[in-house]
Amino acid sequence: MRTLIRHLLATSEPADSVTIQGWIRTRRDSKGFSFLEINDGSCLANLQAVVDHATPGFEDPHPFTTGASVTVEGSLVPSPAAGQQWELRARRVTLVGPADATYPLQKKGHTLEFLRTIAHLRPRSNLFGAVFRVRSRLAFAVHQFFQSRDFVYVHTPIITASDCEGAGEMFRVTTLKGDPDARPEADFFGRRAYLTVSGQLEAEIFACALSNVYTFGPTFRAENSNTARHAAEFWMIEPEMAFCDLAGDMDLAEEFVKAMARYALEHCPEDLAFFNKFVDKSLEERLRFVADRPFQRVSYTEAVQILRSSGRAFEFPVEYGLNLQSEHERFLTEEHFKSPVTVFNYPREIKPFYMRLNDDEKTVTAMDVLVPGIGEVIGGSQREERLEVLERNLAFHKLRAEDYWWYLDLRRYGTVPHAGFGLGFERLLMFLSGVSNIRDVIPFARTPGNAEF
RNA sequence: UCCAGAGUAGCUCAAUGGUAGAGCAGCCGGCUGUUAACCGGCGGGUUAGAGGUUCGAGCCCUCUCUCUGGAGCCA
Repeated sequence: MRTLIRHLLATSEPADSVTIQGWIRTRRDSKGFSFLEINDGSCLANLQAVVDHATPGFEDPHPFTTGASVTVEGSLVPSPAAGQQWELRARRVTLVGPADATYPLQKKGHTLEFLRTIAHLRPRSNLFGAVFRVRSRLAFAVHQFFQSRDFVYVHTPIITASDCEGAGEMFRVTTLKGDPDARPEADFFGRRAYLTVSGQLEAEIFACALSNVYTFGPTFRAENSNTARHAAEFWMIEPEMAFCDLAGDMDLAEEFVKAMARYALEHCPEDLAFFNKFVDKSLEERLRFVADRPFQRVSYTEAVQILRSSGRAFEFPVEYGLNLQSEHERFLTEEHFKSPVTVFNYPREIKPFYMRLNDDEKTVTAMDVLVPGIGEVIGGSQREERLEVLERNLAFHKLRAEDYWWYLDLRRYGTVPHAGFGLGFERLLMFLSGVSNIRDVIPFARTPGNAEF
């Protein structure tokens, strides 16, 4: 029966008879015997198997090349040489699947660009094994965070007829052959349909019934964005809380980011140490900092003042009423505060219709969480719960109220103050791993012109 | 989408407009415990694609494609 390498390496006692199965990372030959470094993906580390050339199944060592899959039976013993605590003394070796000389992964380093072209093999590399183990762990941590706080997990639809914000390019879903706009009523759903850009509006529906809810699922944007931080398909986490204001929303956002940093440090130490060594040498220090220290909070107005009095020459102008640019956000979080920053109360003109209008009638209860190295990871707000104000907001943003009849119904019947935010799971992973390209934290990246795998 | 840079062996990279090369990987051999093992030998090229300038182009020019960095949009 097979034992995962992770468990064998964590053991405290020798074992007389164990079986491992995995892929050969490298083979080193000596006279009469060979060392096989075997990895099964259960952890970053390999298990070294020592195989005598007389071992059954290993009479010819040549097919046991990098990339080949093997089964090794033997005894786990303390290693007499430096470099590893345990090694497997083989009694029987079976070549499960050979890998010939065209196997593209080598034991030496590859560039991330090259590995992206072999997305079907890159999980077998140290870096991507670590990234996707951490991704899995953190997905679990997301659920644990919300479930332990009595949030209800809502599966919002992937196919939707509503354009959440009246902005953002959407992918069309249609079964029509010709022009889908010619007769939308003849289409599969009897109307125009798209892939969702956000589950927020649907999450609000459920928050106005189950109190605290969250979504965690794929989201799609047809924007022609070519950056290291954007993908056409990504996973978004969207909590929504009834009877909650902006302050409570910011509290939850901060608590969430801290909890994720803590979880990674605690549950993925081996993979994080690898990132810290090969990807970002300040990663662990930064995560501990984020986990321990309170985030800074400034209003948009204060942020503009800080930027204007910084004496810094920015490429883009800093002026009340304009959106903060990447360079401005980076200055605030990386240089001025040197800490995650939550910026709140933005001018209503630059934010969507559903955000709650403040008493000054100029700003809305928006908030963005900025973190060093990544920029914006969270965008959220308190939602407008007053029917007549929401109707005015729709008009202000030149949207048709009849398209949002069900959304307005939430305000007609038992409306409550409520708030929530959206967080890109991949951006969170970039922050927690130090990996700087979103294409490298998602198994199969969907970006403009790229859907090979 | 805009600006800048890049594309040479399976991989990482060299090569004043003048004979395309190295390391690693692979193959063959050596080595009694290796750790990105080491030592010796061998094979490996439509220089991203198309066109142009030139006696001669990997190198200069034009277009296309791809990638990278930055920007916009955002999560």
